[in-house]
Order: sequence, then structure tokens, then C-alpha cells
Amino acid sequence: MASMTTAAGRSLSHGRIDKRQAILAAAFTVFARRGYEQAGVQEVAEEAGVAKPTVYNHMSDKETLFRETLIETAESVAAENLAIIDRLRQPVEDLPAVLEDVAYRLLRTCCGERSRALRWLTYAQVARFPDLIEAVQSRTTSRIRDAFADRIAWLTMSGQLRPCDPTLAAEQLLALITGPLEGRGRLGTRKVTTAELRTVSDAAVVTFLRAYEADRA
Amino acid sequence: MASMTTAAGRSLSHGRIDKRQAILAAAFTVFARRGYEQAGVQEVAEEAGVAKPTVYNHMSDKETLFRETLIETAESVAAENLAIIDRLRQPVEDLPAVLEDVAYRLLRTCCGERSRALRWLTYAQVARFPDLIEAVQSRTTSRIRDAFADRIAWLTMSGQLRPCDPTLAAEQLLALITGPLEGRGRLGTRKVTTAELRTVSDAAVVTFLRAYEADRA
Amino acid sequence: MASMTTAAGRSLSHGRIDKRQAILAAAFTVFARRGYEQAGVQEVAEEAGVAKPTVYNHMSDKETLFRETLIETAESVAAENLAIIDRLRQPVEDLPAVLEDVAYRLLRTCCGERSRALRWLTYAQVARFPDLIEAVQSRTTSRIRDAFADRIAWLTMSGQLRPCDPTLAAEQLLALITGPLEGRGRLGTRKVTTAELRTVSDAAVVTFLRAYEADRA
Amino acid sequence: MASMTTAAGRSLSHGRIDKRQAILAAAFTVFARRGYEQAGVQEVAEEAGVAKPTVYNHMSDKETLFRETLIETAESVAAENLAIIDRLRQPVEDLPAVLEDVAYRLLRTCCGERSRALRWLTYAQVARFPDLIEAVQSRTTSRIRDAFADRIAWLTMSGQLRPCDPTLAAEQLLALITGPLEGRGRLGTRKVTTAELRTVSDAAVVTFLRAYEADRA
DNA sequence: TATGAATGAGCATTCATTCAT
DNA sequence: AATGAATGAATGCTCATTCAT
Repeated sequence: MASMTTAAGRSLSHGRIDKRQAILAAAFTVFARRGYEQAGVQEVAEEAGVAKPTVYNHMSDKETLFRETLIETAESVAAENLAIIDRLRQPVEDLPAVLEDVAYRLLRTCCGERSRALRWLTYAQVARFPDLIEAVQSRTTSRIRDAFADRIAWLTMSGQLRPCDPTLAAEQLLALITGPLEGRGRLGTRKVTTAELRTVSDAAVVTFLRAYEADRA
Repeated sequence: MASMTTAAGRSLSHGRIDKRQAILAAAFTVFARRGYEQAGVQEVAEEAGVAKPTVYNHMSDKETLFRETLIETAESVAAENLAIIDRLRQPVEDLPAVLEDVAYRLLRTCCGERSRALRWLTYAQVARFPDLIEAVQSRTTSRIRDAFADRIAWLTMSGQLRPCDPTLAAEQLLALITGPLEGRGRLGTRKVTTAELRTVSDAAVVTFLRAYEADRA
Repeated sequence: MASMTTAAGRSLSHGRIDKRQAILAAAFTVFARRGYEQAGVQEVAEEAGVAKPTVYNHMSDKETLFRETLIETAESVAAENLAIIDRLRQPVEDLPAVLEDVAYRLLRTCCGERSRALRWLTYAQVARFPDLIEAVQSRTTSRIRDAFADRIAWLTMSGQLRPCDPTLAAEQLLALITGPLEGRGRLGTRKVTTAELRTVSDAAVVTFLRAYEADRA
Repeated sequence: MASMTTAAGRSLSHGRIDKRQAILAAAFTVFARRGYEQAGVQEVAEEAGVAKPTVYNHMSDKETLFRETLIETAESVAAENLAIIDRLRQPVEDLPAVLEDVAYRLLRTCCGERSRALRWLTYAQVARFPDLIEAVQSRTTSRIRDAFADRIAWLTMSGQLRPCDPTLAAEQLLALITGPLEGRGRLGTRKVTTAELRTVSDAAVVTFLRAYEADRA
């Protein structure tokens, strides 16, 4: 046990895990670079600094490698997004301001490398692995939507938002935030400026609040 | 359905074109079934009822075949959508009702086979053919958004909508219409009921109008 | 008959022959450029300014096309060479001088485009068309060797050369003339200067005469 | 024949090399049988008793496979020829007899399977791989010629041959030896008898010596 | 007769996957 | 556990050759 605290000890006792992580990380890099079919197990192995059969020792299949990679990335991306939404758990004074902040940071995350790669890698394999969509979405979009719905429900109960179906409202808010950029960013093909992000996220919040804010009358 | 030529005339003078169309149609079917990489030119040929080299006689490359197929589908899908939006050119009495109708039909089209396949086929090849995104979006999303923006501008001028940035408003309307289904339909992996379509499209219009309708005061 | 004398008449009545010649010429050009396997019937057709099936109308096969082309070229190259050797039919005063002239001109011809192409095209297909070697050599090398042997026999009878086997002598003379350049010219890969040609042909004649000239004693 | 390692040692430490050699040998066999274009990598693999990808693991390309095969064969053929010429390094008593022996054995080697195949395979690809001619000739013809030239220079210095340009003399000797058979053997298409070989090589030496032997006066 | 279009057969090359070490 | 080497299967593409006009 004592030996597990030394650096050497870590790499010895956690060697497998470390190597597994290295392989998953390398896999995501390569898949994101080339796409599923175009990515070679060879290239993944090289990126991870191991030999090809080693990859197979850890992951039985190229398919399994892909699945695990996507799931893991999905978890990590979701965590990032949920952390942002969690801001709404604190008591909210200035709702528009807080929402705009949340929306902006959410949007920025969704446009990040990992999020985008995760999305198109998943979409790209509808035909081959249709269930992956569900596996990934249930870990990301759905969870984020539900988190939002929870916050919206609270805000409704506290009288800051008008009564509504929280899930649908959450879906619409997310759509307002991320939708307009889908077209503008062309999946990362075109650089989107920070100003553009701000414009879109602000507008999303404005529209959302106009539709959902409780009457102040 | 369109029969501008006699049967003989078609097969005589448009024989090439017919075969080209047959190949493009077959290609779309196969690409939609398997994805770009997984689709074999062989299979496309069989689907089109011709021999493999015939495909190469019409399209120099598998890549070219893919591009042409996507472009053509994009045009046709866009036309369908634009026709729906064109409904708004006529004088509008009951704006909510008309919008709901337009939104519903748009949504149904966007969830159709062709639209969905077109979208994911395009997305799936960002890495390989980054320019295809632009080529397809400029023919579809952008055009549809602009058409909507035009209608919105007119509705604003006629006092039915409040002053706004028509393009942004159009983007938001489209997002409200199509966004929520992205998650629910899982890119066609799950069947979406007509009722669900109606719910989503109606909700989209409600939210949009709350945010954008001119004050009736 | 009268119409056959006009230009139009020729191209009308000899149209087939003209076209056949054009095809054969084009074929030789293309074969010489690419080699048998690499040459496409398409390319031959283009070079001849006709459509592919037209080539097949005149020559049943790619193989036939090749054979005819080579045979025809062989005839024409042989004629050129034989004409040079014919110089030795006239009474010879200064044997060394005349031989050197013949040798030089022979060598220059053998290094020409057509000769070289003919040789390597033939050699290159030993495996596929072994009989072509015989067909071509009997029209070229053998005939040239025999012509030389005839002259040598005459020169022997006139006392200018010592008694010998004329055929073997002819073979050796040809070897002395063309052999050394085989290595130097690398089949046309390297340019050979006129001076080099002269050196080699002169040396060939010197050696030949030293070995075969009748003793002047 | 060369057994510098134990059988076990060979298969253990030189396993790769063995397989590489097997592939090269098989490649030469197949190329010699079919020619470059007609030879299939498949067939090479079968001949070598390995799978197709194994061939590609050792040689990146069909082209590379061809080049390496030719180069290796060139080296081996050259070695054979040089060993024969080396006989002339020993003090020579009866020059004609020794030369006739060398000439005969040289001629026999040059008419052998490997030599002939090497030559025509090289020639056959002038158009595609022009540099191969130089690569092969510099390893074979040039080296043999130079070796001969060296011997001739020594024989001149020892007074057995008359002063001359040794390189040109060597070229002529080689031409006299190999030239006449070029026509007779038709590149291996026709079987050449031992007697014919002897006739030609003897005649070559006679002619060469008549032209180059030092005057005994 | 000349041709545009269509086709069947073939081939190099790549890659996920598995042994033997 | 890790790897070098080997393999089976699959696919894009080309080309000689033939119909239908």
C-alpha cells in the first residue's frame, strides 16, 4: 500500500488504468481528427504510444473503443455543462443577467472542440450504431435539458417565471441558445467570434424571458 | 408525376439524363442507408440497376458522386421547405393559425427521411469534406432562414410583428421549431408521433409570438 | 476513276486505308510512349482522331493492333537499314572508308526513335507474345544480317576479305557496331552524342577489318 | 549453400530476412513469368507462401517490390559474371584457351534464365521506370565491362595484347560474345544448343584476338 | 461505317484482427 | 502484459470489349 503513493508505485499499480486512459484519450483525438471509419487503430496506438495489440488488450473491438471513448467524453462534456447550469441553484437576484451569463457560458462550451467533435462523431454513425445516439444524448442533452427544467420549475414556483411545462420550456431555451449557431458555425468549419456568441446568447435570453417571464403587473 | 415529355421522348432524348438521375437517386438511397464510407459503389450501381463502370462514366469519383448527390438533394429539400414558407406571402388574417400550420408542415418535412439523411450525411463528413457543409447549408438552412426573415420583415412592416432583427428572429423561430425535436427524435432513431410534432410546433409558435407579436394595446 | 485523283476522291475511296494507316501510326506513337499494357485503346483512338469502336472496326483486338503495328514498323525500319547496306553493292574502292560510312549510318538509324521503340516494345512482351520476337527479328535483324552476309561473301570473293563464314562475320560486325552502344545509350535514357556514335562505329570497322581483311602481302 | 547459422538460428533470428528473401525470390519468379504489369501481387504472395498483406509489410509498393527484386537479381547475376572473369587474374599461359573458356562460361551465364529475365524485365519498363535501366546496368553490364577492361589492361601491360583503349576493347569483346546470340536465341524463345554457344564464343575470341593480340614478330 | 454508352473482369491496396514470442 | 508479424476480407477504380443507334 505504501508503495502506491510513490510515482513509480502509481504507474505500477495503476498502470493498466493509466494506459487505458491514455488509449481513450488518444482514441478521442484520432476519432475527432478523422472520424470513425477513417481513423485507424494503428493511428490510435501511435497517438497513445503503445503497440496495436495493446489497444486490443484493453478494448476488444474498434467498435468498443469508439463506444467507450464517446461515452467517456459525453460524461465529461455533460459535467461541464451541468456545472454551468448549477449556477442557477443559488438564489437569483437579477434573472436576466444570470441567465445571460449561463447562456453565454453554455454556448461557449457547446462550441468547444470536445462538444462539437462528440456531436458530429455521434451523428456520423447513426447508420452504423443507432443506439449510440441514445447513449450519448441521455448523458448529455437530456441531462442538461432536465437540469434546466428543474431550475425553470423552481423559478416558476418562486414566481419569477410564468407557469409552464418546464421540460418544453427548457427545450426551447436550449434551442434558442444553441440553434442559431448551428447554421453560423457550420460545425466548426467557420470561426465564430466571441461577440457573435454574446449576441446570440443574449438574444436567446431576451426572447425566452419575453415569452416566459411572469407578468410584473 | 411531372410528364413534360412523352414516354418515348423521355427514353430517347433524355436517356442519359434519366440514367444520371437514376444513379443519383440510388446513390442517395445507399448513402442514406450506409453512410459515405460504408456505402460501396457496387451497391449504388446495383440499386440503380446499372453496372459499376456506368456509375463511373457519369461521376468521375465516389467523392464526386457523393457531392452531386448531396447537392441535388439539398436543392430538392430546400424547394420543399421554401414552398411551405411561401404560404406566408399571401395576406395573413389569423397569424397564429397560419404560423402554426407553416411550423407544423416545416417540422414534418425536416423530420422526413430526405432531410434527416441529408443533414447527418453532411455532418458525418466534416472531417473529410469540410466545404460540403457550406455548400449544403447555403442551399438549405440559409435559404430557408432568409425566406423566413423576408416574411418576418413584411409582417413587421404590416404591424403584425414588433420591430426586430428579422434574420435573428428567423433563426430563433427555426430553432424553436426544429430544436426540441432534435433531442426527441434522435435523428430518426426513434419514431416521433404526429401529436408530438403538433405539440412542438404549436409551442414554438406560441413562444415566438409572445416574444415577437406587436403589442395589441 | 477520275474522281479518285482529287483530294476528296482519295479520302473517299481510300478512306479505309487512310484511317487504317492513321490508326496504326497513332498506335505506334502511343505504344512507344507507354508500352503495351499501359497504352489504352482509348488513347490510341484519340491520337488517331477517331472513336474507340472505330479502332475495333479495323483491328479486332488490342493484341492484333499491337502485332500489326509492330510488323509494319519492323518492315519500315528494316527497309531503312537495308538501303544503307545496299551502298555496298556498288564497287568498293576504299573499303575501310565505305564500311565506316555504312556502320555509322546504320548505328545512327538503330539509335533512332523508331528502332529503339520497336526493339523494347518487342522485348517487353516476350512473356506474353513470344512469337512476336521471331516475327519482328525475321523482318529486321535477320534480314539485315543476311544482307550483310551477302556483301561479305562478295567481298571475300573479290579478295578484299579473307575467307570466312559470312553469316558469322556479319553477326560479329553487327555486334561490334551496335553492341557497345547498348550499354552507353541505356535504351535512349541517355543522349548519345554524334561523336560517340562515330567513335564506336569507326572502332567497330577497325576491329572487324583487322580480323577479317585479306592479307595484303 | 551458405550456412553461417544453425537451422534453428536461421529461423529464429533471421525469420524476417528469410521471409523477405522468400518474397524477393518469389517476386522474381513471377515477374519473370508474367512481366511487371501482368504479374499480380497475389500470385507473388502465393509463390512465396505468404498472404498478400505480408508482401506489403515488407515492400511498400508493387513498384518497390519490383525495384528491389531487380536490384537484388542484378547483384547476384553480376557476382556470377565477375567470378568468371576473375579467372583472368591468374597468370595466363595459353591466352586463347583461357579466353575461350571465360567467353563460353560468360555466354552460358548470360543466356541463363536469371540473366535473360533480368534484361528483358528491365528493358520492358523503360517507359515506366526509366531510372531502373541505369540502376541495373551500373550493377551489371558496366561492372562486367570494367572488370574486363581491367584484365585487358593487364594483358596489354604484360605484352600479350596490343596497346588499345581497354574499355572500348572490353565493350567489343562483350559485344562479340553476347551479340550474335541475341538474334539466335530470340531472348530465350528458342533453345540454343551448347554447340552453338561454343561456336559463338570461340569465334568471338578468335576475332577479338586477331584484332587485339600483340604481334608475335 | 462510326460512335456514345454500358459492362464484366481484374487488381492494388488498406485495415481490423489475431498469433507466437 | 506487450508486441512484431501475418492475414482475410473488402473496395475503389480501370480497361478491353461490345451493343444500339
